Amino acid sequence: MNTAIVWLRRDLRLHDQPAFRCAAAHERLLPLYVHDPDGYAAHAGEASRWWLHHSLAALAGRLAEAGSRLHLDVGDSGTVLAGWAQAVGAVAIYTTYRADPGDEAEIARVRQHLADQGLSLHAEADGLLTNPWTVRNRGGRPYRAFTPFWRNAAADLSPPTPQECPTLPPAPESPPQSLSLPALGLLSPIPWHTKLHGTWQPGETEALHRLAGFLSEGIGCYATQRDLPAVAGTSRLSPSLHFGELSIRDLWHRLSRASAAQPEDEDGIAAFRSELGWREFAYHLLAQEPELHSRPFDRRFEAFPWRDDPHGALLQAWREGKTGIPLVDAGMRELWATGWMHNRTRMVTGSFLVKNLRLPWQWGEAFFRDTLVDWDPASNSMGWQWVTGCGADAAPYFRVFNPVRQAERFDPDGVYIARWVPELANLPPKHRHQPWSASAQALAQAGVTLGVTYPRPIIDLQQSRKEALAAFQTLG
DNA sequence: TCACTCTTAAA
DNA sequence: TTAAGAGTG
Repeated sequence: MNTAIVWLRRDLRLHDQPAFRCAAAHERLLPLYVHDPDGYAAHAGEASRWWLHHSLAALAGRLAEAGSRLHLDVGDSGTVLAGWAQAVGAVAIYTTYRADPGDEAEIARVRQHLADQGLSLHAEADGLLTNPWTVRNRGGRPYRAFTPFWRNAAADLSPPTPQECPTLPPAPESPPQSLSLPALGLLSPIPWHTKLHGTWQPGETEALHRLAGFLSEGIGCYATQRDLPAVAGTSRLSPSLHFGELSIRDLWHRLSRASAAQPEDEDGIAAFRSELGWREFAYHLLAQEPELHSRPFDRRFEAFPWRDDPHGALLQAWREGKTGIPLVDAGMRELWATGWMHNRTRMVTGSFLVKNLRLPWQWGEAFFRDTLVDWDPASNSMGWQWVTGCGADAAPYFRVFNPVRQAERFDPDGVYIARWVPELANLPPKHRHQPWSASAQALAQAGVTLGVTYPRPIIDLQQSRKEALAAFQTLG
């Protein structure tokens, strides 16, 4: 019997899935997910693992509908795959990989281990539109700035035509017992994550739903609404793209079709394509700097004089959304409640941590990694380096977001602040942006007592901004 | 290939 | 305000 294994990774879908497509020619097919505590999941945070758990549950359902069955196991990927291959008599293993340094190293390790057992591993690149290793500027060097990267090297893409899932061969007749999903241990024993069900439903079917809704209703307003944190103006596709519940090639083709069929949406489509471009650019940077999550792209920043936070009080106030700066607190509380934060407030809360609190950007990176359902090794690292000013981008270091000014511009009616910082909801909008400058009477009328019902600012915005600029000057 | 100018940018 | 990268000769 000619049997193959599909080793599922960050490709948890059936449509346009290269591993299933390549493996479909075999007579028997065993879909297998291996939780390797020392592999990819070792870096993923709790929110991301929550998504993974439920995405696997959804995939198991999809495979059952397709007459197949998802199998689960735990352990070293190479060892586990070799064991299953032997047990079911598989002659080949098919999978996909992201073209990033960590994933390619893992694939190489497993391929070697399998080769030693006489097994072949077929791994198809997936999840990206560009090859982050080969994109080069005219001088033959990798790009260090987004705009030329996207305009000159990557905007004009023609990914291969997406393919529907072929008919899946049946599973082997008596495969070894699969572990149960809970036995993978992806979920934290502290059930903080149950609240995430109120916002998200992981899995391919729901991702395709979100995508269809976004293309028919969201994308027309995307260019104008995506910057407003109070509005549901973004695609919310990031976690699905991270886990491959959506095919990036299929998404790109859908955008081309939308562009032809909905010319009035062209601004939004162009803006959304550009955001996908940032995702590609992040992987381009990660290919240049495998330690992107910890090592500043601009090496001068290794000597940056960060503030002492001996008792961790500043970091803790930031994490809990108790800084006394309403837009910062709103963002951090949205993150805590939903596992997601609007892009605008990611920049604002990031700038506040790094510039005003002057705490290491790596601390912020680690917290977002643990709490974001859409955490991604490339995007998260790039974002933090960008906001710090130590990344590969032309943004000057002296750009310090003013969280009050940001709130006035992007949450003018204070709707987002009122939603996530309800203790300020009775203040008029202009005071919601900076309650410390409201009169005693206005505060009393709204039931706000600074320092009691809502914190006073833990840091002076003007003073800390000056100190940050002085600290940046020392880098020369 | 170099030295130069010009354009542009997650404020 | 700085710097990447395209364009030019």
